[in-house]
Amino acid sequence: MLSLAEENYLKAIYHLGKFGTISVSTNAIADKMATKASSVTDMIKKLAEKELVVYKKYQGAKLTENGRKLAASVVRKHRLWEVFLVEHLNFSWDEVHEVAEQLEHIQSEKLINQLDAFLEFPTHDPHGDPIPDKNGQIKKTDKVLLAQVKEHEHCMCVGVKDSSKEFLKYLDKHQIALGTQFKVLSKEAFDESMILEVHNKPLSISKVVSNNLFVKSNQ
Amino acid sequence: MLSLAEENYLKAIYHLGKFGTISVSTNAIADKMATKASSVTDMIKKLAEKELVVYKKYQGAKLTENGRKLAASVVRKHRLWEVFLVEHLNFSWDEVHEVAEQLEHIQSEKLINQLDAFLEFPTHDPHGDPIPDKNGQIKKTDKVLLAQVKEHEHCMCVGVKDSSKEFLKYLDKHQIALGTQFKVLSKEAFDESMILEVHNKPLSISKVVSNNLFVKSNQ
DNA sequence: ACAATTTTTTAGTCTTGTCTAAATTTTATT
DNA sequence: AATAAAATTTAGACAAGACTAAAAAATTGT
Ligand SMILES: [Mn+2]
Ligand SMILES: [Mn+2]
Ligand SMILES: [Mn+2]
Ligand SMILES: [Mn+2]
Repeated sequence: MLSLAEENYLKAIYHLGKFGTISVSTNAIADKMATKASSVTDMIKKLAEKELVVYKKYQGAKLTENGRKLAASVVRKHRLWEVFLVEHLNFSWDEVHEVAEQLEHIQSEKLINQLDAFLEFPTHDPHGDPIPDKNGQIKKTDKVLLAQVKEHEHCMCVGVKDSSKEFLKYLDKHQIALGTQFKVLSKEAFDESMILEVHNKPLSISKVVSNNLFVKSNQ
Repeated sequence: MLSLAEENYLKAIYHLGKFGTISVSTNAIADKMATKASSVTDMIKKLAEKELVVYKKYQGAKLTENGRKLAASVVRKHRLWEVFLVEHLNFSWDEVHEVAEQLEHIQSEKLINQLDAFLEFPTHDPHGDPIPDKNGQIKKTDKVLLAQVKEHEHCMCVGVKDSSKEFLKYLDKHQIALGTQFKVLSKEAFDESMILEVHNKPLSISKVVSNNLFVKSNQ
């Protein structure tokens, strides 16, 4: 049984280390968790003791298979709860994260399996992020950043890279949601801004935006 | 913002002190929370500091109006989650308590209000206990212990006093649930056992059972 | 290769919530 | 009223998780 703090550290290492495949530096973890490097060192040692991470002094931490599974289970819970909040409790996609941060720590196998069934086994959360299965596996999709799409091509919004409140509200304002269709009308070489056709109207977006929207090319 | 521990203490004092109306002894709290009296003393002092309880040395603690409201809000969340688990996630009434103990600490006004609406504003939890409203008010019902019912009278099961897994499973085994109709066929003076008519069949129950079932008389 | 800078660890402290053992106060009994 | 018993508080310690300041190791720049 893990403490709330331990679960949060595992999750941070999971996200920073590409699902636990690469080693993550103390400072990177401290940054992500808004804590201090010294606190991270302490915690990594405890996690290493429990064989959830491999830790070598000055070399950062990498998840073990066991650590990876536990982290994925926390992410699974987080994303399933986000789906619940949006689909059934009238939350918008910019409101769910804080609450899911709390709900992801509820301990009950039955709860999460029944929730999964109640939601009809969703594969993605409200931000387009994949939901790990019971074994902690995610099937990776072929999404690409909008910034990569060439002029005159059509694509569909399938996710956000930045899921901050601010960005999500910006998208709402421009009526961009998961499933929205884009056509790249033109790209400006100077500042890498783009003009899209969205809902039959032109929309100019900056590189910052196109770099934070995932899309799927229409064939 | 209260810590999880503080919320649990408030809840214990609320339940032991008749919704915060009477003072509760240190030992009683320690017992209910499976902790030690010295720990309780420490915590009561902190709660008194925050003006959530009134504390006089050697005289126990009583909730303030503010403490009562906060405790009721925790109880409200606990019971709403229990309804959700039973009505939508296929939990049985003996499985919900442990999970609700965790869920009751999730902090989000919107979450609990939306959950309330999603559940269509239930007034009672799966054990027949009343759900406090947003202001922490509960409307008390005129339920009575089955042990009090006279011979030949009819009544309906509306709640349990003991909501332990063991008792709830005993009731399941005998097909007794909220809403089940009883007729008191006879009462044995010797051991105060009772013979009921339930689902058109006679059932003999001990005083322990009749003392833990709440019923409403049929007029 | 060596100095300067950055990253990471260590040492020591703090807060929260818990515990045991001892002291104190209250309550019950004679 | 005095004493015994029970309840409560105090004192001191501990574990988890955080922090600051200082030391040590790794990295970077010349
Ligand atoms: Mn999230
Ligand atoms: Mn998400
Ligand atoms: Mn309960
Ligand atoms: Mn209940």
